[in-house]
Amino acid sequence: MSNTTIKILAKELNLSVATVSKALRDSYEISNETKQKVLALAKKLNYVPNPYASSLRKRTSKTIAVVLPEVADSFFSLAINGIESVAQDKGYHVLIYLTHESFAREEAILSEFKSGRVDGILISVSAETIDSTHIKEVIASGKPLVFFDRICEDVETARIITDDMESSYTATTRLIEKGCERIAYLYTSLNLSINNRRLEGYKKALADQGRKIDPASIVLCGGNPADTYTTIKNLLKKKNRPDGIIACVEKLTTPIYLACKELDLSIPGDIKVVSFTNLQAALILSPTLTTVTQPAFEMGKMAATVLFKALEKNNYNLKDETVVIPSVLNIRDSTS
Amino acid sequence: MSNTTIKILAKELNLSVATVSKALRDSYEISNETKQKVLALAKKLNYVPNPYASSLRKRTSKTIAVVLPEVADSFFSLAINGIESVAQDKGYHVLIYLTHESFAREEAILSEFKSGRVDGILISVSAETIDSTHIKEVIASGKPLVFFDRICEDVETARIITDDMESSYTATTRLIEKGCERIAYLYTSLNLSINNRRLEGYKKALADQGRKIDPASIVLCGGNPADTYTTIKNLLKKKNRPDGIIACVEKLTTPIYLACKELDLSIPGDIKVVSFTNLQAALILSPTLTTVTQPAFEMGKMAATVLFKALEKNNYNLKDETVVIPSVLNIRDSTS
DNA sequence: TTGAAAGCGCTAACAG
DNA sequence: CTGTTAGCGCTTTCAA
Repeated sequence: MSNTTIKILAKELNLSVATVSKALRDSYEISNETKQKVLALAKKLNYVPNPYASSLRKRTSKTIAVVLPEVADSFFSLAINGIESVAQDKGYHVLIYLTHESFAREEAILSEFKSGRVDGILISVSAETIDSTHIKEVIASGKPLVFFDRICEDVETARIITDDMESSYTATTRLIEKGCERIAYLYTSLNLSINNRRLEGYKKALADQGRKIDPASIVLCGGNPADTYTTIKNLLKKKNRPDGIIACVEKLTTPIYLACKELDLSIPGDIKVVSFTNLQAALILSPTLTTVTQPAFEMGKMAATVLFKALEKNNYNLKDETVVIPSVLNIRDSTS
Repeated sequence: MSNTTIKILAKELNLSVATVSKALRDSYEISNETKQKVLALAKKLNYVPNPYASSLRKRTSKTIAVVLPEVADSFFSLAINGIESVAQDKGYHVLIYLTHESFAREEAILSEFKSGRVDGILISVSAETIDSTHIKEVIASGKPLVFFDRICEDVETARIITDDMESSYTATTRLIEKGCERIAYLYTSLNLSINNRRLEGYKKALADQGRKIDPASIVLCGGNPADTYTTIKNLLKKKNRPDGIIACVEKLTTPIYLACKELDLSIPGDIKVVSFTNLQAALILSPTLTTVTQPAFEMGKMAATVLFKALEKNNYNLKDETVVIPSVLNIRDSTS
């Protein structure tokens, strides 16, 4: 019940704690014979080192923090897998924190990182995050931090992102080519740089095709799921309803399909749809859904990899590291 | 850069570290005046306590571990949300570990918990987990552990589960009532108690309706996604193909729909489908999918709640705590 | 109301 | 090759 410590091993073997400690870490200073004895007893007594004692002493925790808005989105689920795969590989532990898109929570969470709890941070900021001093403070306290997906543009540190602007541009262009005249852009928040970049891509595609941009086509679908649904339905009920939709967030997909069904609008006949999502189910929707698929797993993996570079090399400079991993447009029937 | 410590505060204020420590924790022993001074300076110098120092001293870490097979499944994503919501509430930190369904990994992960890294463990075991000594050892080392969803039947500790048997029974019965003659049960592993219980429910429903159970109808869809798809397609190509399917795992949904499409089998005309899944997209599949939806968020939340009861009350007895939260059968068009 | 001292379990000089 | 010593930053008696 009470855990074995180095001290106990030392006493049992008539050795000093220093010797035992070194033996356990296979130090060259220790004779093979003693190493054997120590290891044997350690095994027998089920010795497991106390990580916090060694953290305290070595001033490194072998753990990283992952801060996410939420996890009920295929993007973040996949990203966690990517992150965890490299952390496990490196023998690191992963603390997970959800902000639920709340700035206050994000601040509270980050402020704890100035202590020694974690060696580094991976973060995708909340939709409310306008100010970034909490992030700058953590960085100033000496902790490496890397952004993935949702970044703060005014913080100079590594960013692992995807080509939001370009993929949105491509998606919009596709709709135009397919004959859409009134393309709506649905979003949930404009605080996020990624949403803005997607919006930019949308606008640029329209401009490049000589279309003019109708502000009424750029619609905010905020609030709870019911509100979102209502907003979409109202949009589609309008006389001048859109004949094309870009949904810049995964969770808009279901309400869009439902609203079309309810209003008896056929996809892609009456209206064509593209969605930013990683859901595998896109393949079996009816019609199958054209998606912009983000490299979620790869982004998570890359973010962790870059963070570990900073953790492993002293004074590794994260400031100018920006990695862009392209998204892919999967063309399916919803835009035929 | 170098972090403020209690020692620094003490020196600055000409107080002892003991006094500062107490002041910071608002001890009744300390005068209001000094408290004010300490707090003010702490704020000014951006003092953040080192959690590991206090963990070491207090022999409690204020962190729990969550061990999951994977996170790319709507069930686990939602469960994490539930867990995290109560952990955050209680001021606890959450370490996340993925076993990727590997027993060896699960063993390695659990073995670390015998140290002081975490105060308690929440686990959903891997599909490979037959032996449970690694779990018993952790419990024997004095750490409270609670299972959720995927349990080990031979380990006596709290379990948060759903009514797998009953919901499977109901789903199967539904298919029978709808006229299915040959109902296939698709699974991915029989090591898991939950899959077994679902299978039981299936068998019992058949038996209760006077049907006999055809072993060839109980089919393993293991391996990689491509294999799974092939297995399903082959099943549906058989002369005596099933006219009803129970998919006991979320990830089987997509290949089933795809195979039906490929083989030009109509759902529900030629074949009716029920799937165990929490995907919201079930609503917009075509046809909409009848699902057994597990109370994922609630299960995570309950698991954490029960764990915290054990953490807060000494000698709280987890042995006999079993909570069953019912799943719900959402009847939709795939079984019309 | 404050402080001195001991120690949580481990590591890292430095001696021997 | 092994041991002594000193502490990482914090909490907790116990004494003042």
